[in-house]
Amino acid sequence: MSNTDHPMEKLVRKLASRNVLSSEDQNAILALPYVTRTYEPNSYLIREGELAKRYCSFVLSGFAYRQKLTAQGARQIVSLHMPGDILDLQHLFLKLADHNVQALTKLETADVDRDGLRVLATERPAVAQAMWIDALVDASVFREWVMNVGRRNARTRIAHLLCEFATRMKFAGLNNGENFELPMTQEQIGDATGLTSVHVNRTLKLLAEDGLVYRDKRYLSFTDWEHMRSVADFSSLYLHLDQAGLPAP
Amino acid sequence: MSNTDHPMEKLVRKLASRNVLSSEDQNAILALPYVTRTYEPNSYLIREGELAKRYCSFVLSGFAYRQKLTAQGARQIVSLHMPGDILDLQHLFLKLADHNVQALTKLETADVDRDGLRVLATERPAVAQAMWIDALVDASVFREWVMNVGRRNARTRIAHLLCEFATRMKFAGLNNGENFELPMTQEQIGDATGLTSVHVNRTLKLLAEDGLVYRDKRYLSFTDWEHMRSVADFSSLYLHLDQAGLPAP
DNA sequence: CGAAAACTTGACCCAACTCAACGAACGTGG
DNA sequence: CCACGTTCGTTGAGTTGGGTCAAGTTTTCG
Repeated sequence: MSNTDHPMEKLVRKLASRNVLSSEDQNAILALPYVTRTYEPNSYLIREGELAKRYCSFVLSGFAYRQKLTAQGARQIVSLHMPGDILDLQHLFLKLADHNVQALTKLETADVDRDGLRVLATERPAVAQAMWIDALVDASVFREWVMNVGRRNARTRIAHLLCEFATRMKFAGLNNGENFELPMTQEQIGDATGLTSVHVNRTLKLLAEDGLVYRDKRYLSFTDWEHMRSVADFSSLYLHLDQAGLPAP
Repeated sequence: MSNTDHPMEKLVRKLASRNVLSSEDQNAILALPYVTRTYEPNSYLIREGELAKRYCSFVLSGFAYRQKLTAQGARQIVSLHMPGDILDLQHLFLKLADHNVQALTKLETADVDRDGLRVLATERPAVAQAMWIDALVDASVFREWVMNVGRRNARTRIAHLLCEFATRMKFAGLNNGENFELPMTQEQIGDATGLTSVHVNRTLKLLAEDGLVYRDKRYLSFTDWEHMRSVADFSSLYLHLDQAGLPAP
């Protein structure tokens, strides 16, 4: 995936991975007006309780995350997002935002008018279905995360987070699936897994000592994917990566 | 909500609570063919890994839950469902089921053909939007559950589960919001909150000793809703209950 | 280069888990 | 409708995974 692509070509590729699209469908997406925006690390794209945005953001470069806060101020990251992800489909038809969306790194988005997307959805059922599927896959990831923080120990939880990230990055064409930078502080990894940064530190150290990952700063390499997968209790089924590929049921 | 209603009238009411529907929209829903099915407690409606069903189930009576299992066999309940809930919108466009759906009590559903629903969605954008919103609200609940199991202690977690259940039951017209039966074993409450049944037992006892709830078998009464809400860190924002009511943004 | 942020490690603690025993409630068949 | 097996709920005793607190050390970045 080259960086010189037209932003909407990337969006076409994303939606085409969710549902088969005709060339008319694809052209309709390419014709969508958009503006690009950039965000600094930690800046907010959406705040809980606000009216949902009038536009829908598509990630061109950088990383973002969804997050909620308890009354006592504890933070729970509920999902991670990377180039090629659509951020606001979760709020496309909702009036108030129920969570926060924050830039993890420097972030570049292409923002498409929400009403324009809604019209497109009405006129092009296949595109609507692709967007709908994308939102359903997000929901599937949320369910997996409920299980991850609810029923797995620290070692498995963190390993699972790493496997999910690596798998999604590979699918998005952003790495080879085994060597990658995880652009998160250990505190953020803790916020994503329901742990403290201290325990994340100790657990990452153990994973490295056990020879499952090689670590250098935030760069990670899996030494044995299958072993890692097994420690992480990871199966990519919930990511629905082959959604558009399978024959219709 | 009377029990003598036509099942599709209940579905109309549900969808109309998600988006404003014209009388033509409503009539189109009423005209949907369906069959009713009943399930015994603990029976499976959907199994992880299976092809998604060709129909979409709408709960007429009884309760159900979504659930995932870790490789070690630990169960995590990821959502609860009650009369008026639509169960399969999460899989409407997905090819493989990524989680299990099980009857909690004796359950009665009205099953609508999935392709019929898809056609309806194509022809009636307002209905499509209502269904889409319903799926988005489910996703919002998943996010809240990630935070619940990830960042709250046992007392708050369980109180939050009770508040959510009471609020949704009240909104569905099934109780007054403060006195209700929670048709779950303590083990199931544990599976929903990421705790063991022993600790659920102790924590429920503490909530009762502190005068927050009165308990008799599985019947619960809140003695002070506002106090309970505060202990539970509960805000109904994430349930998007007023979605159809608010003025358009 | 200096300050702030992120990472690391040790010592100690506690919320929740495990194991185990028993009592209460339920449902099922005779 | 009662006996009885099974599931569910309750409680105690002891354990532990992960948290807390605190003090460095390293990295990042202006």
